[in-house]
Amino acid sequence: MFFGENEPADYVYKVVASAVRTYKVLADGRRQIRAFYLPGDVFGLEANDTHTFSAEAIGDAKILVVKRSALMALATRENQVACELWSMTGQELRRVQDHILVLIKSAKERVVGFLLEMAERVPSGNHIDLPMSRQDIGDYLGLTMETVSRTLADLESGASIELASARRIVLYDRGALGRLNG
Amino acid sequence: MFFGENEPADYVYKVVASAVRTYKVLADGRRQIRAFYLPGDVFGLEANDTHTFSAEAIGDAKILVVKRSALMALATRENQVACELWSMTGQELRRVQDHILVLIKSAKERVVGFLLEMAERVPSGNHIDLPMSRQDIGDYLGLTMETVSRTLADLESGASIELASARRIVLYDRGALGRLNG
DNA sequence: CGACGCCTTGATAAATGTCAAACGTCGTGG
DNA sequence: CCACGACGTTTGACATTTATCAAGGCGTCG
Repeated sequence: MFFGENEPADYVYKVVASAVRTYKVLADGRRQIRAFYLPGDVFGLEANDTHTFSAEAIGDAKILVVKRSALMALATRENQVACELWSMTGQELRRVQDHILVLIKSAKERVVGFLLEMAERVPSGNHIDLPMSRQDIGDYLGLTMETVSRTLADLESGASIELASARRIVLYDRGALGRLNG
Repeated sequence: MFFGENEPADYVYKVVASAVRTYKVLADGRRQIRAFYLPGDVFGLEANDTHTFSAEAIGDAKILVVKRSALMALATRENQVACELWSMTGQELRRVQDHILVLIKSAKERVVGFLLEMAERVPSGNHIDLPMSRQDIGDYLGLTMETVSRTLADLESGASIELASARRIVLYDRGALGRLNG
């Protein structure tokens, strides 16, 4: 675990290997996963002084760490850097907005949207190796693990994907998936 | 209507009176309302060059307009301004993250969360005057208008709120509402 | 007064969640 | 090397939640 909700944001992180999830846990134990960060992604950058989410590794991740204060000092001297930071937060904002868009859709659309998002972020031919569990996917999409599993099975029976193994998914028909995505 | 999705972000806006909604419309006609902006709120500020949402007035709104290029020019000269803009985008990010948190909850929790959010943003004693329709609320919460209406009726029968009129809601028991909020 | 828009209410259907059991896979220890 | 156990996943039966479709009510404004 890298940091917890409401802790001071002293560092900024970059994923080198494996993956990281950021999340919140509600009072009754439900967990909402806000984002998955894959190799190359930056996380933990806050415009304000505290983290709004907890972050932890999925598997044994390799991470680069930068002191936030160093970045801030640089930003107050070089406005180029300040604008860059602003732009990164803007990108994060877009990601979250896209995530919201997913959450108002049906279970099938959510799962399809998730697959397409992952496929786009990890371009490795036409298959995806998921680093996260079904429970993680469910908490990300606002669905139960069971619904995720059933929906994947359903997509497989529609010949759009193949579940080579639980964590490896082959995308056969992106056109069909795109149409299912609403 | 102030601007549409994917249009160039040439201006930044501030609500003076009434309210504004930003939204996206999906291919099949479903509408997702991303935010309501109330008097005092700023909207339309983008870190990048295009808007990601459409924006339109609810009722006849009064709005202040600022050229974005002027802001950007200021930001490249005064890093204080750049940091301020970054911070505003950060606040926006938090708002959207809170919105996500609402969307994974049950209908009752969503509506309660919405009421508490509105009550916090428009502090006017213990009642709220909603500028938006039930349909708007539904599109904001990812529910149908009917479910919103039913849930409000349900809350009223639980004596937590009173529907003085369709658009005026009196909050009787914020403690109970807070508990319902999860 | 009447028409129109918005809101509420009801009956029913569809989607998703819950609980429980079976299945697979992988790593460990005999 | 095989058996076992732990854990993640899948599948099934059923309950619950929410959407859909349709009708009726209420308030406002011409």
